[in-house]
This record gives sequence, C-alpha cells and structure tokens, in this order.
Amino acid sequence: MYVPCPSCPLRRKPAFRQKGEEEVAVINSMKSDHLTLEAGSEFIHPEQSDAELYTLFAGWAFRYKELGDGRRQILSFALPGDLIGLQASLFEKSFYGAIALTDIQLCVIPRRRMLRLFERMPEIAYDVTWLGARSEALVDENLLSVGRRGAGERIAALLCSLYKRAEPLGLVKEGVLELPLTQQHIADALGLSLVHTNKTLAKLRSQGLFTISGGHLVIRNLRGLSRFAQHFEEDLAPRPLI
Amino acid sequence: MYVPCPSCPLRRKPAFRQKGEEEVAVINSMKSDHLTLEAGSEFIHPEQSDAELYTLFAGWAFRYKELGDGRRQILSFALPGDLIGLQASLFEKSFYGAIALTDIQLCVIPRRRMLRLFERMPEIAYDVTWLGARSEALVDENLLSVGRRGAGERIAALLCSLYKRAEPLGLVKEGVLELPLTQQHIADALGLSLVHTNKTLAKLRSQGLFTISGGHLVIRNLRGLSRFAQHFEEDLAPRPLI
DNA sequence: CATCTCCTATGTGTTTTGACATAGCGGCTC
DNA sequence: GAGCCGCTATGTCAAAACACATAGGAGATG
Repeated sequence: MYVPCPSCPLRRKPAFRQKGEEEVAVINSMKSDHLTLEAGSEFIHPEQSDAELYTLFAGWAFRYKELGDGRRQILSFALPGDLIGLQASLFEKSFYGAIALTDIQLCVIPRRRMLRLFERMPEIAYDVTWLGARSEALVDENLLSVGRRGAGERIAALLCSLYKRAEPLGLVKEGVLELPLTQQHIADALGLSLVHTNKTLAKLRSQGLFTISGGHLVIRNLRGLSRFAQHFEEDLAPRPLI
Repeated sequence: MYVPCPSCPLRRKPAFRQKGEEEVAVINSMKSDHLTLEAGSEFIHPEQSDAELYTLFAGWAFRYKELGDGRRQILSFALPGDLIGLQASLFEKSFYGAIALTDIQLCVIPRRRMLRLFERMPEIAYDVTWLGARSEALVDENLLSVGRRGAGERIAALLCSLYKRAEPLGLVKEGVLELPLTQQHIADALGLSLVHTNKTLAKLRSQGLFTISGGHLVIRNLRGLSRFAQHFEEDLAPRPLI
C-alpha cells in the first residue's frame, strides 16, 4: 500500500509544517519504499551496517540498547512522523536496535541517497538535521527522568510526554489514548524493574491522576500530573515531516 | 587569540578527518568568533532563545538539564572538537544548559548562518548532521548506563568512555589523563548521590583497575575495566571537524 | 597565619528499589 | 475444556542507593 508523499495524510496534521509542492516532490523522489511490518519486528538491528533511514508513517516503535547479559534500555519511543535511523544510516554500523511496538508502516529513504539529498535540496537537509536534534532532545529528557526523577515521577513524566506528543497527531480520541506499552516496556524505558513498575503504577493510579487499563490511558488531570512529574516541556510543533 | 581554521592545530589530530582546502575555507568563513571562557562559565542557558553553535576548541565542557527543585542531570561531556549547541541553535529555545568544566576556547558559528551554510556546501551540512547524530549516540550510551548499569559499572563505563575519547585527541600523556571532574560531576552525570559516588569510587579503586587522585586518572587495565563495565564501544574516528 | 571554601572521605541508619515466589486473568491452541 | 502463554498483580525479604552527620586536606583570601 504505497503512499506517495504529495497525498500523505500525515502531512496535513497540525503537528507538521506545511511544505511547498516542489519540496514534497523531492522528498517523494527520495522515498524508495513503503513497508508494512508486524508488531514485534526488529527493523534496525544492533551492529547492522546497512540500515536505511525511516519515517514512521503509522504505528509506534522504539529504539533500544542492551548490555551483554541481556539488560535492556529503551532509549526513546517513536510516533508517526518521527524519523528513525539517522545515526544508523550515517555511521558504518548501528549502535542501537529499533522494534515495532504495534503493526507499523515505514517510509524508506535509502542511506546511499542521503548525500544526494543534501546536495539537491538544502532545506530538506536542514529539516533532517532538525529532526535529528529533536530526537536527541527526546533522549535528553529521558535521561533526566532516569537519572533524577523518582520512580513515580518517571512514570508520570513518561505518560505526560507521550500524551503531549500523541495529541497533536490526533491519537487522543475523547480523552483516551491507546497506549501499546506493556509494563515491561515502561520498566525498560525508565530503568526500573518490572515488579517495581507495577507497584508504582498501582500507587499512582490510586491517587487518581490517571487511569490506565487494557491499553487505554486516560489522563484525568494533565496539569496536576505534569506538576507532579515536574514535566513542563511541550513537543515542538509545527515540525518538518520528511 | 583568534585561530583561523586553515591553521587549526586540532584539525591535524588523528581523531579528525582531513578536509580539502576549499572546505576548510568555507568553514573559516562561517566562523564569526573565537571565545575564551573561564571554568564554570555557562555559555548556553536553559531557555535561551538565541544560542549560537559552538565547536569546542580547547578544554572540557558539559551539557545539563535540571528539575524545578534543583536536581541536576549532566547529559554529556564535550571534549575538543565536539560540536555543542546544535539543538539550541536550531530550536527557538534551548532545552538544556552548557557549562565550561575547565577554561575553554570556543569557535562560534552564528545560528543565523546555519541555513546559508547548508546551501553553500552540502558536504559540511552532512558533517553537521553527522556530528549531531554522534552527540545523540553519546547520550544514548549514557542513558544505557544510568538506566541499566549498577553504580560501579556506571563509573567504570564513564571512565572508559572518556578515556577512549581523550586518547585520540592526544590528551593521554604517558598513561595519565587529566580529568577535570569532581565527584559531584560524576554523580550528576550518572544519576547517583555524591556520597554514594564517593564510596563506590573508593571500592573500585581498591580493586586496582585504575587510580584517580588529584584529577589524574590512570587506567591500569583498560581491557579489564571495559569488561567490568560492559563498555565495548569505540569512539568514531576519524570524524569531521567543523 | 587564621579563615574560608571546595572537594574528598567515612560511619550510621533510613528509604528506595530489586529479586524471588506465587497467583489470577484473558486469549489462544489443540 | 485442558493446557499454555503473556501480562498484571501482590507479599516477603534482600540489596542498592541515599540522607545526614562529621571530619580532613588543599588552595584561595585577607
């Protein structure tokens, strides 16, 4: 189900900067494929040497690293419109893996076309760099959480952050966000054990700031949750979409 | 003490990719200033809206974020040749601060020249993007540490990482690396308390893998320390220098 | 040379987090 | 429907990390 960039429905969302026809045409000419993958598929492997650059068109994914003995750290979550694989496609090998959290669709920009992309349209190159910087900002925020927030604050901050990112994408319907994370994913993202995550979640829920069940997140008091988590960053919008 | 790029001594180090004359000339034309700052100076402020892009020419610095109540997380350390402020110069405001750890010198590339830089020389734009991606990779690695390594492993991994980065810059002399970090900096970078950092450091030292005193780090057994820390990444070299 | 500040060091007790064990629940397969 | 699997939940105990208190050393300052 190939989607040509000029008729991309994502591009019309308020989260994204509206681009001129010519620019979209160039992006379209760089796009080599439109993949559909099942939940759980790993589309960038640690150590992989020929990873492509992807734009997540639909669904959720995450980047992760792991230690030799299997301990895993989720670095960041990706939502529709996010670029995944910039590091992996620029370096000789990838330092991380990327896995689909739900069934996903990916737009593929071949790594070997990157330099030509930079030559052909500097505005797009600038946008790629911008998106790379935003990706780093997400990891920065996560590192602040894991390093300095307590367990409850971490969970609250993660939920706030995902909610604030999902909203301008139209993923929040009548106050409900479909959250495809298991408690294991939350634990892996926040540097907590599974058990502790479970207990902390239970405690937080009992305070009534949000409910989460069956993969449905409802935030009853976003202001209060943000305050508790000390999470005050808004997602950058409008942002470019490659 | 302005240093023109063509005669930049950093550029000759083995850590960096050698560039053609023309490219260096363009970089030089983008450089607007060469600053000298004292240790402790904050040259990018959180929330600052007009931060410039810097290349660290000499000395050490770090990026950090903090929570409302003063808890501080160091995101990454910068060594000579590292780009600092890409996010801050691309976004409307900075999400982090940057502080000099030693007396430092900075090459300044004004933020308003960024787009022109991309137009004028795509190769350099590509390199900027590459350096941005490398900067993210450093944060990724740090997040893995803070999220999944124990206190001892974190410290070991940090020392390994800094040592491996400092070596190709010629900062390791006869096995000794001058390390301008206090234990408070280490604690802030690794998500530990000062006291716990101190005690863990003492325990590690007593195993004899390294010595550290008076700001001088000697790693007696890099292989062994890397194994203990499960830190197996080498720094990317040669890398571009903007 | 007294004083101050910053950094390092160490003992004691508390809090947070993790490990292990066990159990329930819903979906799936055969 | 029996059995299995992935996810969630909860109790008990152990380990990791932190808070608070105290102290010593090195360098700056007056």
